[in-house]
Formats: sequence, structure tokens, C-alpha cells
Amino acid sequence: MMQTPRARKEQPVPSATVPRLSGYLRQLQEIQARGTATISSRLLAEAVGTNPAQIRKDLSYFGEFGIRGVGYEVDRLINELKKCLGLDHTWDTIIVGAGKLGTALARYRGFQKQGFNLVAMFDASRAVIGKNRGAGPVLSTQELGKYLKRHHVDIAIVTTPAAVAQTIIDRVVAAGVPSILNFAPIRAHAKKPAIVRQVDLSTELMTLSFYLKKHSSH
Amino acid sequence: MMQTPRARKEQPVPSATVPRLSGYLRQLQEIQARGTATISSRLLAEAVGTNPAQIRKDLSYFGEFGIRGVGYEVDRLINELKKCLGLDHTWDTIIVGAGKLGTALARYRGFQKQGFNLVAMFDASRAVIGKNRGAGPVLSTQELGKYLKRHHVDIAIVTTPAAVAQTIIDRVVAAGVPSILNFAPIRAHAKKPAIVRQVDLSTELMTLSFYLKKHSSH
DNA sequence: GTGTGTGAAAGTATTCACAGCC
DNA sequence: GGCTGTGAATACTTTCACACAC
Repeated sequence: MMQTPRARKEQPVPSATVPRLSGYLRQLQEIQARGTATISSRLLAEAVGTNPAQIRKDLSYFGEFGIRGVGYEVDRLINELKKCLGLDHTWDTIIVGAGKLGTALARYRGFQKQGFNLVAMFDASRAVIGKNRGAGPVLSTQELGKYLKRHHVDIAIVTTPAAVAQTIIDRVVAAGVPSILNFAPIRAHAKKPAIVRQVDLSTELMTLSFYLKKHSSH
Repeated sequence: MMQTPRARKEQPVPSATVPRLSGYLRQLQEIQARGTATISSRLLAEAVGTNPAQIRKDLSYFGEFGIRGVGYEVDRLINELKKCLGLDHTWDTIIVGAGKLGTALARYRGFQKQGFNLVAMFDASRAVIGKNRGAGPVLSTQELGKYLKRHHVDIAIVTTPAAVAQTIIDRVVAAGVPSILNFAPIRAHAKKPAIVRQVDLSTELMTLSFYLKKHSSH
């Protein structure tokens, strides 16, 4: 039987907290690599560029991981953060679109290292199907439905051209894949309750443009 | 002399509004392509997946672009949004790192189309220098300083390996480039007042992982 | 003394709801 | 009647400041 270490007020995790945890984890892994055993919220805050109270508050949604008067044990906090983020097991991931971008993502090291298990890649182009782009032979997009019937997939990364991205997302979600990371420049939507995140170059560039306009004398 | 059309209370633009404007612009361009002349905040909200009041409030920070009882004229609103976002002129952009990711970005069409003028690419690898990766011959990273002395650059997109990214960012910022779009998985910092934005695959995947953990029965 | 964990306060962002204009 | 523009209300986030544990 699981023991409850202490009565904690169960509060919902603010959505702004979640991406920050990933930043904390990265810094802690660097700190760990440098051989530091213990770190205070003040020093960690300095490393990630935030303030100490933010870190303590973020962590407090998940438990009490520190020692008063001392700080956080680095190894322990890394493990706790991994658990918080669901990185204590692996997630089966596919990439749809094996062009330059899809291939770049497939070859990215940190990927497998953090528990994302790239199990297959798909592409519509004859020229690419069968070639190895980082995860064994690329399969045809036509086989996507068949593949998803036979294999469990947690995350689909979509790096197709914009024109086909929504169709792909519909098919993948209909087949039961619960989450999508979309790089195509479309406002993706899913009827079924799937988690969709958007990575959008245009938006990033336009945001820079907005702040450039204000700071420059153009 | 500029005429002030009406006294508007000058309010600071919330930082959450800016990336949304880019989404509105994209949808409006699709709506325009379909030949629609006028659109209400309700229909636009449906298209981008938000609520009408959000759109009206966001636009209100910049002016009064609509007609009561009617809606917004699509052509007009597109132009106004472009002005708001600083897309009424072009921004000179370089890409540092001409690997798969850098090349994918360079070949992305929407790039030039929205006023981002890719003027040069840089890479450290002998195998790539001199080749065309989408913006004429790739230059050596060693020439970066020299290049920036002679040419004006508004935006540097960094797609180098993590190990060298911070050094590149330091050099580019020191040379006076006012904004950075960083794809390397590091928490980039700049002393000089530069605008830095981070695009981070790890963080996106970990955020999905967090919500997957909650929704799934793993 | 030092540094966490957390209610309370301050600051932002979103949504409501309605006056005013077409 | 329909829809915008916006102050006011609500919801969410961050920061403060201090009791408490080491």
C-alpha cells in the first residue's frame, strides 16, 4: 500500500508551470554533470533566469522536495521532476513527414535520451519511403492507419506540408493517438479530446518583429 | 502632419496578445483567399479557436478597425495587423547553422512571403560551406563577425548544436544584432538588451508528456 | 543563521455585459 | 437587429514576506 507522506492541499497545476519544469530539469542536469550535490532555489533561479519564489511555488504543486535551511538535493529533485513530467517511463512517438525538418527532429539526440521512443517515420514521397531517416525505414503515409491499428503510439509529431497536415492530424487522432506536436503552419484542431501543441516559426518571427518595431528606429 | 483620428487611451500591449495577432493574420489571409470581404469577431474567433471578446480586446490595443453592426473589412484588417506586427517592411535575417534544421527553415516558403528577408547562412563545417542551402552559398562561421560589420541584420536564427549556441549568440549580440530566435536546447541569455526567443522541442515534448500522464492510465 | 513552503498581496489576462453606432 | 469597443468583473500568475524546519 502506498503511504501518503503528508497531507498536502491538492491544487491544480497552473498551465504556466508545466513548461518551466522542463527548464528546471535541464539546468539541474547540467548542475548534476558539474558534480554539485545540493542547490538552493536562489541559485537555480539564477541559472534559469527567474526568481526563487517562482521555483518554490512551482515545485510546491507537486510536493515538498527540499530541506529547509539547506536547499534541494540535485539527484532527488531531478527524479521528482521527471516523475512530475511523466518522464519516468517512455512514450512511443512517430514522426509524419520525413523531409528536412522531420529528419532533423529524428536525429536529435536529446530525444531518445529523455524517454521519447521514436518508433516509426512516415512520408508520402516515393523518393523517401524505405530510406532510413533516423528511425529505420520510412513507411508510406498510406500505411499510417494500418500501422496505428497494430501499434500503440502516444505522440505523433507532424512535419508535413501545411496542405496535408490537418488531414494527417484527423487520421491520427481518429486512430486514437492522444497527443500531437504540430510543426505545420496551420491552426490545428481535433474533435476528439486530444492534446495538440503547436510549434510555429511564423508566429515566433512575427513576435520578434513586433518587439523589433518598438525598439528600432525604422 | 499626422492626424490623430481619435483620442484613444494608450494602453500597453499585453505580451500574450502579440503571438495571437499572428494567428489572426494567418486565418484572415485564408479567409481573404476564399474571397470573403467582411468578417465578424465571432466567425474569426471560431476559425482561430478562441472567443470573440478576446479578438476585439486584442485589436482594441491598436485602434478601432471594425464597423459596428457589420464586422471587419478583411483587406483592411490584414493591413492593420501587418502594421501592428511590424510586417509593413522587411527584416534582414541570417541563419547560423546550415544543418538539416537550418536548411528546413531556409527552404520554408512563408518565410520570405511575410517580409523576412534571408540574407545569409553560416556554418562551421567544411562540408557545407559554399554549398547552397536556400540562401546562396553558406559562409563560414569564422566570417560572421566580419559580415556583421558590413551588413545590417535584424534577426539571427540559431540552429547550431547546443555546445556552440551560446558562443554564437554572444558574438551576434555583441555585433549589434537586436534579436535572436534560438532553436538550440539551451537557456540562452544575452547581456545587451536583445530580444531572445526560444523554440524548444524538449520542452514541447515534456509538456505533452505531462498532460499524457494525467489523461492516460499508464 | 539559512532557505523552504505557503498564505496573502500585487499584478496580468481573459471574459462578461452593455452602451453606442451602423 | 447586429456587432464593435470597452469598463468592470472574474480568473489566473507571479511576487512578497514570514512561520517554520534544519
